[in-house]
Amino acid sequence: MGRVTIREVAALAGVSPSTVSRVLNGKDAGHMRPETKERVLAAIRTLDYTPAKAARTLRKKKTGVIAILIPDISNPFFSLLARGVAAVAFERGLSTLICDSDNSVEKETQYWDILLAEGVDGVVFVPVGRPNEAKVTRLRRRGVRIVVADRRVDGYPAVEADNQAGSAALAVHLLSAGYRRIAYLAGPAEVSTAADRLEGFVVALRVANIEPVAVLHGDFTYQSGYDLARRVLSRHPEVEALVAGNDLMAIGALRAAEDMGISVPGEVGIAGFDHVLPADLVRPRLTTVAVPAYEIGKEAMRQLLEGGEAVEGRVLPVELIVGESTPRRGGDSSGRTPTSDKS
Amino acid sequence: MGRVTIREVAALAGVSPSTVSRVLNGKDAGHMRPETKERVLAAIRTLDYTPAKAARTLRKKKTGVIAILIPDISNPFFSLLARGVAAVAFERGLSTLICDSDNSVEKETQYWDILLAEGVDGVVFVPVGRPNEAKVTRLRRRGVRIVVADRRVDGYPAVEADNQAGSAALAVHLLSAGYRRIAYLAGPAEVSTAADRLEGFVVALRVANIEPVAVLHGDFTYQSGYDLARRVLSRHPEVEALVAGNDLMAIGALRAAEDMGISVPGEVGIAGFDHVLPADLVRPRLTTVAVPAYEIGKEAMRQLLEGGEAVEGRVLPVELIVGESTPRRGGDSSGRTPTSDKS
DNA sequence: TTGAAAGCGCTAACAG
DNA sequence: CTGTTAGCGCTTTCAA
Repeated sequence: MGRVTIREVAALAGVSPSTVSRVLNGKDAGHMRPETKERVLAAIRTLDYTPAKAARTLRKKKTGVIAILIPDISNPFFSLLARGVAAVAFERGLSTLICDSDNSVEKETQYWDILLAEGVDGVVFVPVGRPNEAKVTRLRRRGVRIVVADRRVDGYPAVEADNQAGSAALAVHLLSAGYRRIAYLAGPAEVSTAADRLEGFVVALRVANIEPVAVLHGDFTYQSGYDLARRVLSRHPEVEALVAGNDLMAIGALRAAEDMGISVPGEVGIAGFDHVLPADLVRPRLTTVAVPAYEIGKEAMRQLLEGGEAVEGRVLPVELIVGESTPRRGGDSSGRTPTSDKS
Repeated sequence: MGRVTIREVAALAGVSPSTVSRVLNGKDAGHMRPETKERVLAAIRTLDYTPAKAARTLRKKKTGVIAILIPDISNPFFSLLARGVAAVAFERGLSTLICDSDNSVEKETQYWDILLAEGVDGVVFVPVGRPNEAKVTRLRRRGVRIVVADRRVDGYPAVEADNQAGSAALAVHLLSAGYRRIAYLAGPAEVSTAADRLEGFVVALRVANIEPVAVLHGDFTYQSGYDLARRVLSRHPEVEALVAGNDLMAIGALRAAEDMGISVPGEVGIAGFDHVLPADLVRPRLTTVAVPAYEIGKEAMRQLLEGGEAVEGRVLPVELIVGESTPRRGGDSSGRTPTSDKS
C-alpha cells in the first residue's frame, strides 16, 4: 500500500539514492558503470517502482503539465485541436490538462487561478472573448508560456488558420458560380476568427463591386445559425446564398430554410466554414472551408516548446471544399419568387 | 519571478507558517483569533500568494486530480460524459485529467502507468475493450478508486444506461409500426454496452415470436455502419428495417442506403442509439434512444466521491425518441422489389 | 564513478 | 490559540 520510494530501490540495488536518480534522469552519460546501471534497472523492475511526480516537481519546479484551455470540449473542432496539442505533448513526455471554460469568460477566469496553483508549464489557449489580462499576467510573470490558438490576441504568440484567404476563396467560388445576392451570418464580432472570416469575404466581394445583402452576427452555435437564417430569409426574399461563419451555423441555416419550405440548394445556396465532422453527415453536402484543427493544435504546442520570443502568429493554410449546397446558378438572378416566401 | 512561499506570508503577517497553513486549510474552526486570521488573509492578498500544489501533494499524498480515461474525446458522446465528470469534480475543487486512449487498448494500458506516476486520486474509466487487469490493480492497491462508466466490467462499480430497456422499447416501437424483417448492426461483442443493446432487442422481438433477419457486429464507427449496411441490404433484399447499435453506425447505414439508391424511410427504416448531436442534424430525423451521457458522467463522479463499497452498478433511465426514419409501415410486407436492389 | 547532505514548500503532530 | 519540528520523495551540488 505504501508507495515504493527511491531509497528502497537504492537499498535493493546496493547503491545510493542519487545513483538511482541519475539513472532515472539519464544523467549517466558515459560516466556510470554499466553494471551499476543494470542493477538499478533490475531493482526498479522487481519493486515495480514509479517515481512520484509531486516530489520531482517540487524539486525541479517544473510540473511537465501543459494546460489546454478551450471554450467547449464537446465541439468537435476544439476536441480535434486538443488532440493535436496532446499528441505533441505526449511525444515529449508532457501531460496535458484539458480545461473547458464552457463558453464562459467567468469560468475561464477561474481557471487561470487553478492553473497558477497547479503550476502548469505552459498553456494553449483558445479564449472565449476578451481574456482577463490581470490573471493571465500573473502566470506570465512566473514564466509560464502561453500560446493562443485559432484566434489572435494582442501581445500573445498565436497559431491560426488563414481565415481571410479561406473566406476570399469561398467568395470567389460563389461569384463564379453565379451568386450575387449574398447574406453573411457571422460569428461574434469580438472574436478575431469571426471578424477575419467576415472581412475576408466582404473584401473579396467588393473587388467584384458587390456588397452583401445583409450581415448579421450570431455566436457560432447551431441555434444562432437557425435564427439568423430565418430572419434573413423572411426579410430578404431576393437572397441567393447564405454564408455562415462556421459549419454549425450553416447547418442551422440549412434547417431554417427547410422549415420555411425553401429548398437548398434549389432556391438558396448555403456555405459554412471549418469542415468539422457533422458537416459531412448533412445533405446536401456543405460547401465549406477546411480548417486544420488538429494541425493548429500541434503547431501551437510546438510554439509553446520552442518558445521563440516571436509574438508573431503562425498562419496555417486552409482549403475550399465545394459541396452540393452551392451549385452553379442558372441565368436567373431574380431570387425566390415572392410566393414561395412563407416566412 | 521566484514563487511566493508560505514563510514569506507568515513573516509579513507576523505569525508562523503553521498558522498560515491552518488558515489555508480551514483548520481554524473556532480556535483562532479572528484578528490573526485577518492578518494572514491580508498578507496573502498583498503578496498575491498561491499555495504550491506539488508541495501540498507531497505532504498529503493526495493530488486532488481525477482522471477521465475514455476511448475518444472527439466522439460527442464521450466528450459530454467527460463534461459531466468535470462539472462535479469542479464543484468539489478537484481537477480533471482527460486521457484519450484513442480506441487502443495499448495506449489505454500506457495511461495506467502515467496515472500511477501522476498519482491521481480516482479514475472514471470507459474501457476500450477488456482492460489490462495487472496495471489497473496496481492503482487499486494504492487506494485509487476506479468507476467504470457506460460499460460493465466485473469487479468494478459502474454507472451505465439502461441499454436493455431502451432496446426493448425500440423493438416494441418497430413491431407496432409494422416492421417484421429487421437486421441488427451491433457494436463490438466484447463491450457490454453493445451486448446489452443487442440482447434487449432480440429478447423483445422474441416475445413477438420474431427473429432478426441478420445480426452483424461492427465497431461503433460511422464506417462500420456503412459497410455492414451495404452487406445486409444486398444480401437480404427483404429487410424492412436496420437497427444499429449506436447513432454513428445508424448514420453510416443511412448513407449506405442512399448510395445504393434505396430510399429511407420509404423502402427501409433505420434506427440508432445514443441520441448524440450529429443524429439531430441528419435527415430523415433518426429514431433513436436518448442516453444521458452528461448524467452518466456526473453520476460516475459522484460514485467516485461517495466511494460506497457498492460494486453494484447504477443504471440510468433512457428515453425512446421516435423520428422520421421509422414511420408506420403500410400492409405491404414484401420488402423492396428485387429490381431496386442495386448492390 | 558514486555517496552524503541539504533542501524544494507544505502540513501535521506535539508542545506550550 | 500558536509555534517548533520533522519530514513527504526527489534532485543536485559538493566531496570523495
